[in-house]
Amino acid sequence: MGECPQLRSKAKDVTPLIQEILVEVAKETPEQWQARLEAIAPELIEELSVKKEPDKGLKVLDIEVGKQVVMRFAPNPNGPPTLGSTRGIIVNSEYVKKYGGKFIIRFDDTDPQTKRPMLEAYDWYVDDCKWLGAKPDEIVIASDRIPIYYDYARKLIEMGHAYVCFCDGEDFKKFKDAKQACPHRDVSPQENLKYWDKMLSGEYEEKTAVLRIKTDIDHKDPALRDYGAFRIVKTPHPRHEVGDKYCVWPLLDFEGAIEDHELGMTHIIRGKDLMDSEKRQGYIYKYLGWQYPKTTHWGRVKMHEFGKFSTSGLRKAIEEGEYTGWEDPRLPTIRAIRRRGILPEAIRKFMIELGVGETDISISMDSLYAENRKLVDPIANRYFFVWDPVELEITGTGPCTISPALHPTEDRGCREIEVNNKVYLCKEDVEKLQAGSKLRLKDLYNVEITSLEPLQAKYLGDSMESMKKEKMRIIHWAPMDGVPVKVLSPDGEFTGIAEKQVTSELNKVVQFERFGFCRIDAVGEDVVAYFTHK
RNA sequence: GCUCCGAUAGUGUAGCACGGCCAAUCAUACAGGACUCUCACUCCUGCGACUCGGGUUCGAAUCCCGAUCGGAGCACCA
Repeated sequence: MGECPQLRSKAKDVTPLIQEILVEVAKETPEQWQARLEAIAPELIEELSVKKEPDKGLKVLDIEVGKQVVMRFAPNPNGPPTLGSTRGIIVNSEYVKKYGGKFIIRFDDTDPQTKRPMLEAYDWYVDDCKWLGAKPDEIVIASDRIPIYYDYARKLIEMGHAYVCFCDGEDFKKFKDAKQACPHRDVSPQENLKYWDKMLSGEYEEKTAVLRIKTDIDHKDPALRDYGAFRIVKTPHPRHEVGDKYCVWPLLDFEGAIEDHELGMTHIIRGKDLMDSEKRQGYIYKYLGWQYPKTTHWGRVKMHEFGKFSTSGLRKAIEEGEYTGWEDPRLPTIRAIRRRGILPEAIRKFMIELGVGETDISISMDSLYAENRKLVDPIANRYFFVWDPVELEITGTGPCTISPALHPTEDRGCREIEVNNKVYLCKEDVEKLQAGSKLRLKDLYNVEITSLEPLQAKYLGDSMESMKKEKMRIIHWAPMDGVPVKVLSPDGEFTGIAEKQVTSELNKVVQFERFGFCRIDAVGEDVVAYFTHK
């Protein structure tokens, strides 16, 4: 019926026929159905066994033929990029890659005061973009382009679409809520130009004047009534190239509106919180005769593991010493994630898998870890690391050297461990032992515990068979010549002893058996490792 | 208060523009099993969802109305 719409009018006639047939079919067994189906339509059976594979990845973009796709990621560099930023970086850049367009990073750093840019963050953003495989084709800094915004402001004033408003914030809100024009709205363009020039020359104090874009003052949505485009800020900008050059700064809706057009943006993908921006900026586009880029929005993202975090909140916590810095493994900054050994490809996949739904979501790092684990597992060498170490003395055997494989399935060679008559065990494992417990020290030999205080055991032989037969627990251990290791993880610090060969794994991700993956971050007096994930 | 979005398994996600092929996809989590000298990896199996109520229709996850819940905007923040 889907294929032949003209049959739809007969739908009612079909129902009783189907009923009849169903009664017939119900009399037979599933085996008979199978046989019958094979006889009349074998291709349907095949179809049943074929798994449906819906196309993965991002939805297709609505593109105009013959037009190069231009997209952007537009952060305010008032803190380091976080996992949240990666969504903007990856989704936008991925589309650009897919359609062979241009990817721009634009720093919306037009607030020298409340969201004051952080100088180091500019480089961090660019650097992290590159690391994520999203090297920007162009870098734009809004604070370098203030004169452009001034030009358009002047143009809009001349056209009578913008005015300098001297209302106090609260007064204006009253007018706005009552759908009433404030006294400054109907001043002539000539007069407004005079006021605008005075604003620019610094004659007015902060908060005494603001340039507004005229929209519909009686629009049913209060969010769209005459919004601010420029305000006076006398705090110098942190960038020395800019400093105190300007005392009039554009607000986001204005700056973004102008730039998206100036830079030739074809598509914008951004947070749902900026949905109204499109409507507000639409007025500017209408006045200037521009075409608004195509927009897509995504909902709010919360991460189970990190809860609410704001740049300013984090900065405060770092200053107070709660965190060691922006790279503290407990933080969701890209710098921290990198340091922990999460690979960019894992983040890309994770973000693309998320898609761009408008639903607000609350996700867990588990999926990201699972993605990363698959990438890291084949390339991570295995080592023993014993946390909360307890010494075990072993009698009944002499010194030996063993050479376990660096990887259980990949051919990555071996490491060497020397054992005399003592090894370290995890306190956690020791607590489960009793005198008489038999266990397998992985890759070494079998022992039987003879005493708990002090912890002693006797050698029971190397046999794998007897270990299997007696169902001994296999635990890992560390040699006495191991190196002290400090593991920094989101759940706190672990200290212990690892095989000394880990010192050759600087900057690499290894797996500490029965503990998890870690990135070896520093090799000095002791080894510092960042916990990646289980 | 006004306005605008959204709602599919524990968590994400596909399907919704154009209603039948949906007994609803995939991933992850969880449970069981196989493999393994790691609690890792891999492989099998299982688990589990269309927010609710009306309407349109022969037929609704899909269209319409309402309710509920969640989020956002109404800044001289981005």
